[in-house]
This record gives sequence, structure tokens and C-alpha cells, in this order.
Amino acid sequence: MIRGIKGVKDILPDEVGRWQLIEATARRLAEVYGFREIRVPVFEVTDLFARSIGASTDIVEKEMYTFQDRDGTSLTLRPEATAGSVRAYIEHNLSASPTAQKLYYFGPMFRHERPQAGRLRQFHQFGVEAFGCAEPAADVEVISLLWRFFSTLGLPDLTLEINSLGEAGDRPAYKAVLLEFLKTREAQLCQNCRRRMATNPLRVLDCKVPECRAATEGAPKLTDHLSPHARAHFDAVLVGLQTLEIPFLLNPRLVRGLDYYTLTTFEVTCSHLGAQNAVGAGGRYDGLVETLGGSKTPAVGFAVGLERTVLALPGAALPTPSKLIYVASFGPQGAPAGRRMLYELRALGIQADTDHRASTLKAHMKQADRLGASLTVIVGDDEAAKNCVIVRDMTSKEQVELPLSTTAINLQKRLNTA
RNA sequence: GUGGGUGUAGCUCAAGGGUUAGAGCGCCUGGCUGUGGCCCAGGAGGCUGCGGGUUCGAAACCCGUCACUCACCCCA
Repeated sequence: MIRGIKGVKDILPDEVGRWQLIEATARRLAEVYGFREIRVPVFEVTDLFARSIGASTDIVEKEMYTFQDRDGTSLTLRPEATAGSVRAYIEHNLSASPTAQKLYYFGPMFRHERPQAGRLRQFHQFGVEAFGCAEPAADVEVISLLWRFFSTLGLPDLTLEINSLGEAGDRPAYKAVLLEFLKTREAQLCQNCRRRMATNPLRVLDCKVPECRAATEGAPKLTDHLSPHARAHFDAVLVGLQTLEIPFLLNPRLVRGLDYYTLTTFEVTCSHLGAQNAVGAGGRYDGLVETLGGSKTPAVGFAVGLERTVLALPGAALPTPSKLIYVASFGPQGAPAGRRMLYELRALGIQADTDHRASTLKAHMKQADRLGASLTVIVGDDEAAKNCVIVRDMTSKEQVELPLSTTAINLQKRLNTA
């Protein structure tokens, strides 16, 4: 038997309802907020990701699905969609358009990691990118969309954490200060954190080991080393959130892993998701458009992990299935009459079905029950001969005889008034 | 890449060295020959993940391997 690839999952019919609800909610809210959909390719030239995400990040170093095109060009399955969106934004000169600055997208992303709860090698994201606005109000708008999305779906026990990474110049300066501090505590840090001191000192602050957290308790805070402009921007974002009454938690330890983030970063976590508890995250990336060859353009966005959203979605959020009419037809005259009835019902836009394998009324009734039909139209040879059908209400068991020719239209009225 | 857990019927799980590997749910048939659910009776369905070893005897113990899963790293 050929199996699916490790870390790549089928989304089966029984779970698709949850996905459709989430996608419809995302799409509707994004449009309400003035974002417009963009569809970018699932693969791009490798260099695009290396330059945007950061050459020394885990994603680029060891998690990308990279392959050679026939001419030798290195291509990569997208590990995220911001890079592609920015590329498209520059390539099609969207900055010249007064209306195309706010984009949203859906789609699969690919990262070669060991799968675990809430983490797959092919996973799906919904995300937005707002280009061209450096105002704190843009950060607040994006965060408020993210928060509204989760609350509309009714995800329980969410926390919005927020931090500022400062402007481009602030981080290197802070890194130096932090490193000085860490050196004085090196003996108390875990093996991992000692390694991180060399690779990514900011991550030490985010370590889960209690000893490390204790050791870094008095560490200098990035938010104390912000430039005046970065400080003012951050404060304005926080005030903006307070104005909208969106609850947040300041987390000076919150560090985003992608190199392009600047100033505001945020993350929404859900407390009963297991270890991978971030359902959505994002931030500002004012330098990225320029890095990729565009003109200097501020931008802010987020990405939502749809698998994680599905996991956290309460069962009550599931949409109720629509009413189904089952056609139970059998016999040399009844069967063709039934097929015609089915055709007419469907032409009227009524969800109707039958089981072509069933040759007895009993088998039909059983199938109607399993499909959850609200009404069953019975057409046997007797009915066909009399040009009528029997309509059975599956819950009340009431049956009425109706003329064959007007049944479909009758049932349509009955469904509309029910 | 590293570590832990688990692999038995379609699904959820029993059987912890000893006859023919069981149960619930689901499925099929009949009770009910043109009427579903509930009930009753019967039935089908298993190379116990795979390969080796120990043993008179292995689903069980040992080794290997593969898969799934959780966690680390990292991230949505």
C-alpha cells in the first residue's frame, strides 16, 4: 500500500466542515477590514526565502523543501507566504495602486520538521500583509483583525502577547548588552542556551528551562533599549489596543524567529493545544520590501496556523448540515421515475440523493436514515403506475401521497417554509 | 537531527508465556416478502506492523526494523 508522506495529512470529508467554517470566517473578516485576496505560487526561487527569512534561521538552514529545476535553478516550496507576497507586491508594482496595499492569502506551506501535535510538514496558513503604512494604527488594525477572527470562531483561552524588537539599529545594540549580561550568568544556563548565546542570544530569554528563566530574571529588557521613535511607536500600539479593549500581555521575552521582523511583534497562544500553542503570530517588517529590491516600504502582517485553529475550534462551532431529501425508487417503472425526480429536485437547488445500489425499499430507508434525510420520496412501481409518489417525513413518520409531476416544486415550497 | 510512548478486527480497546486471540461500536443477514432508527437472534471480518531470536509453547519476553504519536530544537 502506498501511504501518504510523513507529516502530510489528508483532510477527510468529516473534518472539512470545520475548515470551511474557518476559511469562510477568515475571508469574510479580511474583506470587512478592507483586505483583498492575493494568490501567490507555492514555489519560488530559493534565494527569495534565504534573503527574506534570514540565511541563518532554522527554516532556511534545515527545513526547506528545495529542489533543482531542469535548468539547474534552485527552487523551494514556500515555508511561509510573506516572502512571496512581497515579491509579488514589488514585481507588479502594487505600491503604485492606491487600493491594493492590504492583502490576504490562504494556502499550504512546507517545512521539513519532525511532525508533532499541531505541526505538520505541509500545513496551512491564513495571513494578511498591510503595506505602505508606518502608523501604529496599522499594527493595531492588523492585530484587531487577528483577535476578532479568533473570537468570532469562539476559540477558548486565548492570550495575546506583544513586544517590540525596536528599529533596525536597536537590536544589534541590545544584543551586545544582553550578551554581556549572559556571560555573567553562563554557568547557570542550560546546554542549549549556551549554544544559543552564539547563534541567537535573544532566544535565551525565551527558554523554557526554569533555571534559565531564573538566571535571566534580571536581564536587560529590549524594551528598555528602544530608540525614542521605536518607544513612541510601541506605546501608541498599546494605547490603540486599549482603546479597542483588546486584552494583551507585555512579553519582553517574546522573540520572533524570522529575521525580517522589526518594532512590533505579537503572538496569540491557546492554552490547550499542547507544546505548539501559537495559533497566530506576526509583526512589523519595515525593511523587507527594500531588502528584496523594492522601494522603502513599511509593512505589518500576521499568519494563522489553520491546523492549530482547527484543533482549538470548539465542537459547537460546527455548522449544522443542510436538509437532505432522499429518493427511494425501485422496480422497473419506479426506478426511472425516481431518477427523474432526483434530477428535478437538484435542478431546483435542493440537496437530494439516493443510493443506486439499493433495490429494495428497506435498503433505501436504511440509507436515507444514515444520510440523515429529513424527507424521503418513495417511488415504486405502484406509485409510478398511478403517477404519484409517497413523501415520508423521517422524524414524524407521516406519509402523504402527492402527484408525481408537481412533487419537486411542492417540496421546494415545503423546505422554504419549514 | 535527538529522546520517550504506542503498534491486536473498519474504529476504540481487552487478553502480561499455556486450548480455536476477545468485547463494544460499525458492517451483513433474518425476525419484518413495500418502510429507517429501538429491540432480539445469527454471521462476516485478524499473517497480533514487519524480520529474526529465546522457549515444549510467543500477541505477550529479547534484538533489529518500519510506522504512528508525543516532546526537544524551532515555529503558525
